[in-house]
Amino acid sequence: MRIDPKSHVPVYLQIVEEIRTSIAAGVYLPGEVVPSVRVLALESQVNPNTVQRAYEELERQGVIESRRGVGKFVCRRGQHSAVAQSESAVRGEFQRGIDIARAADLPVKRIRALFEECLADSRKAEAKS
Amino acid sequence: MRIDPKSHVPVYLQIVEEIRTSIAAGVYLPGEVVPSVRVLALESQVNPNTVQRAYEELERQGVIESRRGVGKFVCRRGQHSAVAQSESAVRGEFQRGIDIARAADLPVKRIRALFEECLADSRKAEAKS
Amino acid sequence: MRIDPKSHVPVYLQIVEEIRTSIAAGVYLPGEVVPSVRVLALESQVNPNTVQRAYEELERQGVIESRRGVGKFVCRRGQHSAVAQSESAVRGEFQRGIDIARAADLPVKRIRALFEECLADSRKAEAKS
Amino acid sequence: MRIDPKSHVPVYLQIVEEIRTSIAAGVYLPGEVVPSVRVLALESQVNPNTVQRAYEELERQGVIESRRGVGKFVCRRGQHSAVAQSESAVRGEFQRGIDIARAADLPVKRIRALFEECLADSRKAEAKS
DNA sequence: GTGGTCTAGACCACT
DNA sequence: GTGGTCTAGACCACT
Repeated sequence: MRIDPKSHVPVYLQIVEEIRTSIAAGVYLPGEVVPSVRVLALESQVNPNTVQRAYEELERQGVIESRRGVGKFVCRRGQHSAVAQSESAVRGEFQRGIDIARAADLPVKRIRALFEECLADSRKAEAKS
Repeated sequence: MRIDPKSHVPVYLQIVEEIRTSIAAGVYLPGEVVPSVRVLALESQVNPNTVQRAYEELERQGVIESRRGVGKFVCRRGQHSAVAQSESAVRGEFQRGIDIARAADLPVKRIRALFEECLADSRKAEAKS
Repeated sequence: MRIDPKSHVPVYLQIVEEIRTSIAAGVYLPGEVVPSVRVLALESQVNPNTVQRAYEELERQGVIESRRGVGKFVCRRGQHSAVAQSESAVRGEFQRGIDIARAADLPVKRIRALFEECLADSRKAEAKS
Repeated sequence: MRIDPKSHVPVYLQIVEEIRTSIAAGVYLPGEVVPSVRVLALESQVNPNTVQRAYEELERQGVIESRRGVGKFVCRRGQHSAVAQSESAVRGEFQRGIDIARAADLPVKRIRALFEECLADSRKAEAKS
């Protein structure tokens, strides 16, 4: 759980993203339970209210569902929803980057170069860990 | 000037981005004056204080400089700074998108495909206008 | 907190100086919380926005950092930064004084005498209190 | 005439200081005429109104006097007043520096060292020019 | 008219 | 309660 408290994105949305991508990646499979609010709050050094709010959002998105007194579970089609929504989030970021680049009049070649640099950095970082 | 009041990104930072990309694109050249605080506030339907704050940030970034009672001007090396900072902003967006994608375990091929789709969409949109 | 509303120096910069010298002097140690925006505003009879602006400047200077909903804290190396920046502020004042003195053609001996007088006054004032 | 448009000190007061130190240094002797508002405005790249305001202040201080249709002249005791006021301005700067230093808990030894460094810098700069 | 600073008061995100 | 952002409106210094 990597939360950036200085980001403009509200913390609860950062948590939504984190959990959603975990589900998309198959860390939590359909029918399985996700970490409790308390546990996740401790792990990510965040107030339980904030985690609660994140889980409400994921429920609204149809990714998880809540069983009172038991816990929260990944929906049957939860992984599909999560993948779809992650892709849509990824698109959003790329689109924003491209918009800035085009407004600044960067040539397409340069935009692609910047993207490939980022991708290479990310793969190097992964290889290390 | 397109300001999205619903964005998580503060309005003043959206203005920073807008002006910075304009300078990067050569709309305002080094030594030239940028729109006055009051004019920009009227144009973008935003409070003058918010515009002022955006301009303070651009001054801190070394893109513009201010002459009291006269106006604000693009610094000699202002366009270079603006381009550099735009590229760094673009990188930031791409990195964030790639991070989400990798956390969701999307294959590199799929990540590139998503990027190329976004790029193609953006070029189509431009061709239209 | 002594704020002089008649000074040419903006109030928010006077606050920056006050807090910075307190941190330099070890009143607030690294990792400790500094007074909240509202509390400081009440204490110094100043609008909260003005205090906020001062704290933003200190954050930019790497002296304090902010945790949303929690408070503002002295950075690990915050005391060092504060001392360095205080010394630089002191130099600035001395330089300005010396510049005026030399432009008015005061002999070096006289400049030193003026400085020692000020220093002696300051020590006397301290001894009293 | 060195005017710093970014200083917190109003430009007209910077001009007052400049002219006063010139008179203190004997550049303009008692009975002699000082540069006209127009000339000084051109030389220092400043609006004539601002220069006018500076001269009014110097007149109020008893350093110069105005003869309508002729010009502005250094008063009989103008040089003495100028020296006295320059010394007082110098003291003010030194005092402010010392105050910051003492509030930041710098040892007296360090304060003196900072002063001597500034003095040495100033003498080097003069030697060069 | 142009920039710089400040106040008063509001609303949001987070604890 | 704590920080972050924004609006509305004011006054000052300077052109």
